[in-house]
Amino acid sequence: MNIVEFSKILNLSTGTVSRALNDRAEVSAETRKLVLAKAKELQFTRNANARRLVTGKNFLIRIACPHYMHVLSDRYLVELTRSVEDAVGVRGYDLHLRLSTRLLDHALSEHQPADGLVIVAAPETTVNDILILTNSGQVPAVVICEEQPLEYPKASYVCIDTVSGVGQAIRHLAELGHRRVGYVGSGLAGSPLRLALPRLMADAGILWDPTLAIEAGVTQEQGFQAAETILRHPSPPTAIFARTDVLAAGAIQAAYSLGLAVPGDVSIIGHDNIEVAALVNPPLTTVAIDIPQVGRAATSALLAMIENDEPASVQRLSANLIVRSSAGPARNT
Amino acid sequence: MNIVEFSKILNLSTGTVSRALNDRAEVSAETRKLVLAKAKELQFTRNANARRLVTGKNFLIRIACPHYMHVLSDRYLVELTRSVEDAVGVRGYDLHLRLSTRLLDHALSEHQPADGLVIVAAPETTVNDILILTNSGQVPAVVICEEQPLEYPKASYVCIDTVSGVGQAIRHLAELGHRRVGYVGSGLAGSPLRLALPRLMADAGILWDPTLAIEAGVTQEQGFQAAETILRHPSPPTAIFARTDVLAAGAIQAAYSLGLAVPGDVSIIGHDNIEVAALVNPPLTTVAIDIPQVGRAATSALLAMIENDEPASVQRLSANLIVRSSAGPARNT
DNA sequence: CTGTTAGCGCTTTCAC
DNA sequence: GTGAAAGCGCTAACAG
Repeated sequence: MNIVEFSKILNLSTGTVSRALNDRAEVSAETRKLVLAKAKELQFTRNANARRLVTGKNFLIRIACPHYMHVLSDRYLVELTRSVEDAVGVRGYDLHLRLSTRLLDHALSEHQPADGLVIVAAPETTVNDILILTNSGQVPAVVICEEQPLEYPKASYVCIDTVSGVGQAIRHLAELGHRRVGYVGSGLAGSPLRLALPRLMADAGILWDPTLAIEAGVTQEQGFQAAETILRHPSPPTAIFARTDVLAAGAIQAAYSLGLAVPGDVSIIGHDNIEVAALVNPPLTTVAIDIPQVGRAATSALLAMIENDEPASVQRLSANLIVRSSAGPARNT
Repeated sequence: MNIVEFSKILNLSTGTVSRALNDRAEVSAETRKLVLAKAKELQFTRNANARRLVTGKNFLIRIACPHYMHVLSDRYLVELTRSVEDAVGVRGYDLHLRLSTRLLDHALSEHQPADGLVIVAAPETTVNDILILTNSGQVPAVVICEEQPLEYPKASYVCIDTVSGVGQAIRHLAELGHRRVGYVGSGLAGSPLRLALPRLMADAGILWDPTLAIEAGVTQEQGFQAAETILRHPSPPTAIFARTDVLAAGAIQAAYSLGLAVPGDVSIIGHDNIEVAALVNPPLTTVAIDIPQVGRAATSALLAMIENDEPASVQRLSANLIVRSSAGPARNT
């Protein structure tokens, strides 16, 4: 059934019905009620393509992840997608996930254009990638990234403030009485977080000892070896902060292999809250992003640009500490 | 620019241009070449919504995962989505991932309808869910499921044959000389795989001892305890097959805690090939699905139904053994 | 092989 | 507040 047949049943013109369905002010309250009731009763839904054609709107948001394999984790991506889907859904938009890395192919093809774009950036995502995805800035975009916006001011940003999240972890350790804390990094010596670490520790009253910090890598095995080295230090720390949960899992094994109890002898805190974090023994205290919050923030920024022509904005969201049981009071020395 | 302006530039009618763009036979080879070249040069792309309106096609496949939280893992979902996206992309379709569990809301709303549906079923997905998703069978669908098709013959199925994958694992153990093999299950005593296990072992010349089989659950801790019990059996097995990699990881820890080497004293094989499978120490030999293959199979079945009106089909895809290093030769007894 | 034209189903002026 | 009618950009008959 299309809108003209439906209008005939109601003895109304298509114009009036259309206005009622679009919740326009010019239509009388009772007509609107009638139309809505009948539409539900007869299960009448408008043809989406005709609406899109005539309005020039697509009612479609795309979430693109050009380097999805380097994004925190699949869980992150799936949960983020789901939260954005829910958030845009209540505003009448569909959400279309695009994983493909063949950016250019798609940008030039005749796929359905989107009204807005959520770009999940990885460390290697560049301004050029954004330019391609947005068709040179034609489509409003919000970029989800770590720490700092990229050099592309036309987009909105939701920045994940890992520094302050890690600050919470460091303070948590300080409150538990730790004064010497080791660090197992993921190999990014120049990252903002890595740079901020000495200050974070100092602010919490913890000694920053560079010989207690190792840039390990990404695997559990690398975490194991780095932690082993740190724990064999002549003056070992009572706690270790690891840049990722995988590294933290390796660090826990290293402690065990040296006959140390966790958290009895050494406390360990991870980062990311990946699925295994809760499966590890003991369950990992870790720093995590509130993913649904990120999704909501991105959605509201994007829809503000699309529907209200608001300018690009920058939001900062903090990661937060999730306390489980891998960190406890410092052992007395 | 729209097709009439574009046609004027070429001094052709919109009809001819449209035919050329749609790769119709009635247009001359050189005209087609000219049109295509000019379109690329001027970056002309047709309005997708107008095409959709007039053709009645949506050029859209939806992949729905009504119980996504109970599906094997996020990696599975993301990789599957990506492989389907690539496969339908070359045929001119967009792919729309729908995670939302609010099935009915969406089915009745005015979101863009899809030409076909890929349904990723979880154990709790019912025929009724499929009915809702397909709008009572209005839209062609392919269901990806374990072992057996559901009682809904209008859909095509891609069934993951875990039984034969596990058969490979059992045979692998047999070839390594194992004659007594324990089993750590995930709590589904009546599953097809569980039912087939005694036969699988017998066929491989391995003794099936029910006292060596425990339905553990889903956590690593449960895997630990089940494996501990099995390994303390008065006549312990030389190998253990665990229903999931998480259970297998627990089993490895149990072996270590009893002072047993893996695979020196006991071999362990998992199932699923989740990310941590390769991170575990030793890296886990496991039974895995070739996800891109599943995606391609689902896509070809679906597009055959949509474009060639082919009847619903049922495909079975086997899981396969991935040999790493957690299984080795049986210890001599 | 190419041109002409009537819609696809909806929204939105413009009258009333 | 409602009705009539003109398109949105494209495809697919139908002529030629």
